[in-house]
Amino acid sequence: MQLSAFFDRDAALVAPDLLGCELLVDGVGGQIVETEAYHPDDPASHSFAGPTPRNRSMFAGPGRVYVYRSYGIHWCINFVCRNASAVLIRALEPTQGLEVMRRRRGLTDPRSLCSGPGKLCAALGVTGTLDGHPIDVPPLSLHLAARAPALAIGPRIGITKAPDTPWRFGVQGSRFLSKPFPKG
DNA sequence: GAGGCGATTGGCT
DNA sequence: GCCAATCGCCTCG
Repeated sequence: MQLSAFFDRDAALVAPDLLGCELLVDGVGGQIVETEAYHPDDPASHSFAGPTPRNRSMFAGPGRVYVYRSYGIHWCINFVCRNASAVLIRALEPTQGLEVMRRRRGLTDPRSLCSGPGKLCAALGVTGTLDGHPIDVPPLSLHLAARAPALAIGPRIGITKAPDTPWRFGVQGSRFLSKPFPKG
C-alpha cells in the first residue's frame, strides 16, 4: 500500500495499523509499539477548535507530521491522517542507532529510551523544525509493518478531556510501552 | 497585553 | 503517588 493511501483514512483506523512499522529520523529509531488517535470532533484533539498557528499542520493534509511542544519542555510527534485527524506516536522499540539514542537521552536501558512521546522525540532528535514535514521525505522514513502484531487497546493517557475513549493502541506484551495496558 | 493551562517527564517521598 | 519544571498558545479584557 502507498503511504498516501495509508494515511488517507481516519486516525482511529490508521493508529492500530502503525504498530510494527519502522520509524526512523536520519536512520535512528525503531518499531512503533504504541499509538493514540485524535479526531477533529474529539474534545481532546488539538484540531477540535479549528486551525490555529500551532496546529496548522493537522490541517495540511494526510501524510505529514505534526510536531508540537508539550508542557513547554518536550516535543511530541503525530502523523496527520484524513480530515484533520492524527495519530500520536507514544512509544518505540529502539532498533536503529542505539548509541545515538543513548547519548541523546543520557541513558543505557533500551526500555527507557523511547517509552513515551516526549522520550522518543528526544531520542530521535525530533524538534519543531520538522513540523509539517512529509513523513516519507528525508530525514524522515517510515516502513510499513510486514505483519500485524497482536493488539492491546485501552483509553488514552494523560488527557483531561474525553479520557474514556478507547483510542490507545499497543503491541500486546511489548516491553517498550510507556505504560501497561489495562488488563482485558 | 496578561494569565492560565497542557496529548510529559524525572526526581523525591 | 505527588509535584515542579517551563513556555508557546489560547482566551479574555
